[in-house]
Amino acid sequence: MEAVGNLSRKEQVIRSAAALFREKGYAASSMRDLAQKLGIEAASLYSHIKSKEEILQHLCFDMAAEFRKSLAEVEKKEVTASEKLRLGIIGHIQVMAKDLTASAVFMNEHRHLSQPFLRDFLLLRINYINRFKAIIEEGARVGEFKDSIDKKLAVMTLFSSLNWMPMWYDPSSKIDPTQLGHQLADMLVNGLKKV
Amino acid sequence: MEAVGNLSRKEQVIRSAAALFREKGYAASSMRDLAQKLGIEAASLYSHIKSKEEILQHLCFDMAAEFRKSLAEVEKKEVTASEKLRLGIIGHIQVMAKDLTASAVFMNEHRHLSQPFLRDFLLLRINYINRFKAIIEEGARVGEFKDSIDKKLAVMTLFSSLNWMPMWYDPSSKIDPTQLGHQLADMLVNGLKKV
DNA sequence: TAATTAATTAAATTAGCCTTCGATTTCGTC
DNA sequence: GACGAAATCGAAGGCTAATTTAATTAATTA
Repeated sequence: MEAVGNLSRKEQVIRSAAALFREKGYAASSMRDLAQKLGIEAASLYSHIKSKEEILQHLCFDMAAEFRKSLAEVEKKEVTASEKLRLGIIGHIQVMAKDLTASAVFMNEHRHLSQPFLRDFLLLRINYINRFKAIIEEGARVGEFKDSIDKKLAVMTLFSSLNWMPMWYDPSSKIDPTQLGHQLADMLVNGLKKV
Repeated sequence: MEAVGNLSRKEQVIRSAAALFREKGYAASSMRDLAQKLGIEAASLYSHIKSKEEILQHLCFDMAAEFRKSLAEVEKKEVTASEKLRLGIIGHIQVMAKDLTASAVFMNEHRHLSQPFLRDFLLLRINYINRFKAIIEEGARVGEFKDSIDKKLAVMTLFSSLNWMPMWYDPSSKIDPTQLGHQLADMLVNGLKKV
């Protein structure tokens, strides 16, 4: 079987694992559970992946790459800080919406990465967060955003809101991911209160 | 040794477990790890607690009770919806700030409860969320809040922001929990944008 | 068809898990 | 100092975990 088929089976393993990890958590998910989902024996998994953790690494770092790509696109644009923040939020939501399962694992299970992967992952994350923080700080400097709100609190509140989306968003609902991104951006930037 | 001493030792076990569960997750935390933290053998733990899960039950349901108590106080007050929401947010933050470790476990590890505890826990949570949702809906009805934002999205964004606080808040920082609650309420109700 | 490669498996390895049990130590009180 | 209760321990039971190995089956290619 050629490389494509190999990848395809490996992808199946990783996608099934994502669903399992999301449901039960990484540590509580066994390779037997995973094998059963695919209708094979646990030992067979090791023809496709090197270890349980390799699966987690794939899920975490592939998502991280998507987020970075999305943010880099936004940073290129020459728009106001408010608009940049809006676009960043919408991009983040769209990346997550493309794979809600992997997003949930990315967010909740990355801590089970071993070193040095965990360190690398956290460095990527802090970099990503800081680039959003820079947008907020820029907005505050030019007077678009309030200066009264602590910047760390602002960016952490933002990420909390974004990152929990996979926990409650129903992709079959009336509101599509782009609308969701718009509404989220509206709520976080303009608030709940009527003007 | 009298009951007080017994409780005290049990509390030690539960508090150590909370720190462990927070750090490594429930499933990845072993009773040996926990015993080692306390300087005893794993078998000795069972003089104080019935099982590993009993510890998790304590942590989850004790926190849940605190949240309910706080919200019930707020609901009694006769104030505008905005104000009620503000008070609810501040109360929620204050309850979490009293025990950030237990809060983190409450939020991230409750899914490892077995039945029927998991079901009971989720019922408590959905009830709590719905009572906040009712405040937001009331605010929208009387024209204090925008009607354009989806109510489920609003309340979930709110809870995401609140519930992730234990992940990043540094209790030794300049900003104290009450200030934090005020700023969070301000950001969520009024938004980031300068008026 | 024969040769090669991929996919799967059963069995074994090694290690860890939670929990129980009986015996022992610690400790406050008489 | 002796007694009884609480706390702790060592050892073991019973299970489940991830992974490796060697053998087998299926699929592809030449």
